[in-house]
Amino acid sequence: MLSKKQLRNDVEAVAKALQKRNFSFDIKTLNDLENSRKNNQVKAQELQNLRNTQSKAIGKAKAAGEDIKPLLAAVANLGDDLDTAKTELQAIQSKIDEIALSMPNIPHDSVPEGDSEDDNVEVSIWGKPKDYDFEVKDHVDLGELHGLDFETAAKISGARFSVMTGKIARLHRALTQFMLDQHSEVNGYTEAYVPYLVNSESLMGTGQLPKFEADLFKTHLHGEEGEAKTLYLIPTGEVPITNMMRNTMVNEKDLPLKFVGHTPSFRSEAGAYGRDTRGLIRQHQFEKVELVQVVKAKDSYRTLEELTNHAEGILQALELPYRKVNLCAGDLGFSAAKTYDLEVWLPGQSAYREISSCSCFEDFQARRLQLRYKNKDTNKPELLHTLNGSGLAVGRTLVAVLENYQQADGSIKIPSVLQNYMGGLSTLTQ
RNA sequence: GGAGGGAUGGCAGAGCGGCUGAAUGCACUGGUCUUGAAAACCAGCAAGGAUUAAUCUCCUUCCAGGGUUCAAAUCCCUGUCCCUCCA
Repeated sequence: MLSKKQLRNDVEAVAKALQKRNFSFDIKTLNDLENSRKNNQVKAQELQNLRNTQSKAIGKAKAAGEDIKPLLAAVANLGDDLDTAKTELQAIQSKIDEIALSMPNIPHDSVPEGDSEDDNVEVSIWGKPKDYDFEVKDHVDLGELHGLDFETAAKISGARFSVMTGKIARLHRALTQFMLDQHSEVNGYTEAYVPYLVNSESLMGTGQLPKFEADLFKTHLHGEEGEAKTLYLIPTGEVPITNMMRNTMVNEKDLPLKFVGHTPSFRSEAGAYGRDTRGLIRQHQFEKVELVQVVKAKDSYRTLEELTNHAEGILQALELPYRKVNLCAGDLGFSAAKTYDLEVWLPGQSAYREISSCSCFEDFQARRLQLRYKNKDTNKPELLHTLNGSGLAVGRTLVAVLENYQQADGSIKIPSVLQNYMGGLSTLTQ
């Protein structure tokens, strides 16, 4: 959420900044609401003040043993007037809140202009796609040879699910373990195990709600429809991990906070019909190792580079060619101020595909989360900045390993950093 | 499944329907003292919002949501979470 102060004092600038990401809103409506909010709030507060003073006077008179009847009569209608004023004010406030909550974050200056992923800007390239002296297969054909099974998954659950059996399941797990170890032991993150079902407040905190409910899987306890009994399957580990810090005043000496967690992610993929229907690329359920950092405002963009490097480190250790792109404003996620995508080379598609998304949210999430620390210099609480990134999406990493490490006979060489996690195995054979 | 107890500032922890935005301790900040530090002593110190050039002033907030009352941290109801006991 953007700051209300900013919306109040600087709507024009906000509107202009959001235009960069093709988001527009009605400035006049907001200004009108803002004006009536102001009038109503002043009115309501005056009435409250009146009531407070009168009530105190009654208390004093009573203590002094005076007759309070005339005083009581004087406040007789106050309650109703106050209720009316309050109700009006609340109605206006919630309209303003609704608008404010639906507004995306303002893109950072370094975010390129553009409407779609075609306008993303390549920042760097690492590694070189291999030349294969045979016809390469994609991960679905390769996976089939090694125990990746979409038909059985379809029987159990439906489309966009997968089953893995045998060594390929272990390879999938090996990737997860390697990533967790790397981030917790080398990069200094604290490992976190978190719930996979979360309440609506948490999704509000990271920005998935109220706007993107359609993307989520929703559960009702005992079939109840009541809001309090609703839990959602997490669309990313970002949600529970970041929300660990919701409503907290962090000790300055504990900053930066760095967490890594391995969770499944569940996405309805509403609106993605027909896209990436083949294979593991776009699933309702997939594993991800997620990095989250909470830092002081002045550190956040330096941290974005660092966190992205941590994700890149996994790709480099696995010797997978990739490129790093700076997302253009039109392709930026709702809560992000700036995002780097890492795209891994997939020989089966002859294309770079997203495997990690690393974002800086500035104080956009922190404001909703009420995540702050006390600044010693000013002695005032200040919002912190949040960042996260996949380090990496495990399913897609498996895809990349299968396709990049394939051999003519369909066997898969195991990247050397994973061999220990595979009981010393160096090749996946049928 | 049943019966109780609890949730208060960064933390711990008092709190009588009006004098309580809240005692006290810790932490923190400033000062005195000291070569310096520690200790001791003195002072300050919740958040959010309205208004203001700023000060001032005002409003809201004691888990959440309702209710009673002229007036609620305090009384009543519902919910959430924590704890204890019984089965």
